[in-house]
Amino acid sequence: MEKRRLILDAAVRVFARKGYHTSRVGDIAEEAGIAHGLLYHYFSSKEQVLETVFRENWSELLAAFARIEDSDEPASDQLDGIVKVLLRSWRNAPDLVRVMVREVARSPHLQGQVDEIREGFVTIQRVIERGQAEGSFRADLDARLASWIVYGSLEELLTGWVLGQLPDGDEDVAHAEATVLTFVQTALAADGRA
Amino acid sequence: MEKRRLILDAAVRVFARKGYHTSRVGDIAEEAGIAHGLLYHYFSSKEQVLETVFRENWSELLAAFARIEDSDEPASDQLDGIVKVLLRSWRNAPDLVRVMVREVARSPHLQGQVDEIREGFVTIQRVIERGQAEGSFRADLDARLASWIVYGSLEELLTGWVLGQLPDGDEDVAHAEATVLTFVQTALAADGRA
DNA sequence: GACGGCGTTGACTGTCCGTTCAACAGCGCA
DNA sequence: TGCGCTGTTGAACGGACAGTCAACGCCGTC
Repeated sequence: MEKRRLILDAAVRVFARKGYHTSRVGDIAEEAGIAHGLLYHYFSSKEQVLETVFRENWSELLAAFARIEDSDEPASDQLDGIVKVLLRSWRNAPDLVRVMVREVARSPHLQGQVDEIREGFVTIQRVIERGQAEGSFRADLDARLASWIVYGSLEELLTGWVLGQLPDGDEDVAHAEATVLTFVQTALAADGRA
Repeated sequence: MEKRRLILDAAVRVFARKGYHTSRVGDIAEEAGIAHGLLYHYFSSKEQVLETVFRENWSELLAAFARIEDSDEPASDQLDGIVKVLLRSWRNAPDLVRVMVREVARSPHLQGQVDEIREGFVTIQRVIERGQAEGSFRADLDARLASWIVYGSLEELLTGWVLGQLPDGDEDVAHAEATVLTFVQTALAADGRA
C-alpha cells in the first residue's frame, strides 16, 4: 500500500485513540510501521496530517451531499438522505467520526477549514430553501438557522456515540435515525404532523 | 479580590483568547497579575484550573435548570426557559461560552466531568417526559434522544456565535431564540402546529 | 559496476513549558 | 522581639517531543 495513505490511516486510528495533542508523531509512525522521520517526507508537520485527514474525508462527505442535492427527489427526501449519510458514518467509520467530532469540528486548531465545514451547512440550507419554495416546508423559519439546528442535532447524536453515552447497536442507531427524521420533518413541515 | 477567583477569571479570558493548549501557565499568571508560581498555591495543575472553571460554572447552569424544572409552569414553558438560559449565556458571558464550547464540551481532556454534563441532558429529558405525560408533547418520540437533539441544536448555535459564523447582534440572537423555540415546540407538540 | 536519486532510517537537537522549590515578605500573636 | 504561618516570588529543573539531517539501502539506468 502507498505509504502516504498508510500514514493517514494510522493517524486516524491514533488520533481516535489518544486525541490529537496527546498523540506523538512517533505513535503515528509506529502504528504505520515506519520510522517517524519518514512522516516528514510526506507531510510538513503533525498538524498537516490532521488537516489532510479532515480535508480528504470531509470533501467526500460534501460530495455525497452534492449527489443527494442533485438528485430529482423532493426536498424533504433529500433532507432525509443527508441525515442518513451523516448518522450512518458512525457505523461506517467510527474512528474517523471520533477524530472529526473531537478534534476538528469546533477545533481550537486550524482556522482555514472553517469554510469547508460551512459548505456542508450551506447545502442543507439550500435544500431547506427549496422545500420552502416547493411549499412542502413552512416558509416562516429562517432556513440558515434551521440548517444549523438540524446539523447540530446530528452532530450531537454522533457525539453521544463517540463519548459512549448513547447506545450504538444496530437497532439503536436505526431508532435514533428514525427519531431525528420525525423530529426534523415535523418541525419543518408546511402543514401539521409529518 | 480573592486571588483564587482572580486566577480563574484570568484563565477564562486567556483560554478564550488562545485556547487551552496554546495558553501557557505564565500567560494566565500575567493576565491575573501574579507570579506564575502562585498559581500552584491555589491549583495543583494547569488542567485543574480548566476543570475548576468548567465545574463551577456548569453547576450554576444546572442550578438554573433545576429552578426552572421546580417551577410549576407547564413542561413546554419549562423547555422554553431552558432554551433561553442556554442561548442567552452567549451574551452574558461570551468568554466562558467560548471555553466551554471549544475546550470542554466534547473534550479530549478530562473524563470525569462527563457525568456532570450529562446531568443537563437528563433534566431536559425529564421535562420532555413530563410534557408527554401531561399530554402536551407527543408521546411517540424517545425523550432521551429528543433531549440530545434539542441540546445539540442549542450548542450548535452557540458554536456558530463562538466561531463568528452566525451574526450575534441583539436582534440576531433574539431571532435565533425564536427560531429554535418554534422548531423545537413544533417538533414536540402533541397536535399539529405549535 | 559506477552513478544517482528516491525512499527510509533513527540518533540528535533545540526549545518550550509545566512544575518545583528555596527564599522572602508581611502579619498576627505571645 | 521572636516565632511561625500564609501568601508570594521567580530562577531553575526536567522531561517531553516536533522537527532536522547525515547516512544508507535499494533499484533502475547507462
